[in-house]
Amino acid sequence: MARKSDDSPERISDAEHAIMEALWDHDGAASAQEIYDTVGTARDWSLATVKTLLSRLVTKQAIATQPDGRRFLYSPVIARADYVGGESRRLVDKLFGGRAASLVAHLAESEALSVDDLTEIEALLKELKQ
Amino acid sequence: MARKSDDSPERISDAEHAIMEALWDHDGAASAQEIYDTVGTARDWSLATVKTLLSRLVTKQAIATQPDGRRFLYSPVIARADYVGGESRRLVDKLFGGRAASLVAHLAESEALSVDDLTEIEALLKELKQ
DNA sequence: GCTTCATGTTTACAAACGTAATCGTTTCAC
DNA sequence: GTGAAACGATTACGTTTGTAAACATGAAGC
Repeated sequence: MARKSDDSPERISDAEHAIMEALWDHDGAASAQEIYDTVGTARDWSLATVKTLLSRLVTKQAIATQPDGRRFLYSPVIARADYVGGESRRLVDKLFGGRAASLVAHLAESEALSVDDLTEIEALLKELKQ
Repeated sequence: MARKSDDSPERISDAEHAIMEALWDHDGAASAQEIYDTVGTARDWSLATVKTLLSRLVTKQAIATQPDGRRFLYSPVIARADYVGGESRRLVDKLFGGRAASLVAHLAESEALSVDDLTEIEALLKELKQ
């Protein structure tokens, strides 16, 4: 049976990402209006803009729609953890030759990590290795 | 005395970033041809494309030119460490609410880090904290 | 001196993005 | 049943990006 072109996980733009965050945040499917009420007003976008972004996300298959009366409810298709993982990997590949440890080293050296952070991470690592 | 618009550190695109990497890699200033010889051929870009990207980077003030006979030599204005730091911060802000430790936690939990990585990071942290 | 090659500059053009206005249709309040 | 409101769909339009071709100019060989 032939694979049906569901390949490349289309890239999500910054503006689109803001919409995704709202959807991930929202418990269950949300209407365009609801999304507008949170992200739209916060970022000072018009309702029309929010709708455009939702459409593009549907096209990119990042979110799905389910009819609700004469409107749609939107919900994320991809999990936030997956998205975050993908983006993190992209960065690591692009800037650190794929070595995540290099990223951590950089964050630490550039004092992007506080002493508290370091302690927290140490504890985390210990737990993960145990 | 009025500040003279050297503000926002213009965003560098993916293609432009490849050029930057070549420049950072290159010891000292490089000519367009030299950049083409490395990145261009590797990414299968025409010399014209490389020149366009170099021009855009000059406009964005990410690189500087110095005349060398009837041509230019290009060199990075921004240090790689700064760029890397900025991009890393952007990601952390966008996806982890600004908490770098969360990024590390995510990498660890999503097994983006091998046991060796974990060990390496642990050693690194110990050193940084001491 | 004329041709050719190297090099920067200008122009091109499609796709993606940010940001929306307009259109067509349905529904709800009168 | 008529007009306004709510929605999704379509169209719009400027900017950025990827990818380059065309152009202008100066140097170098013959």
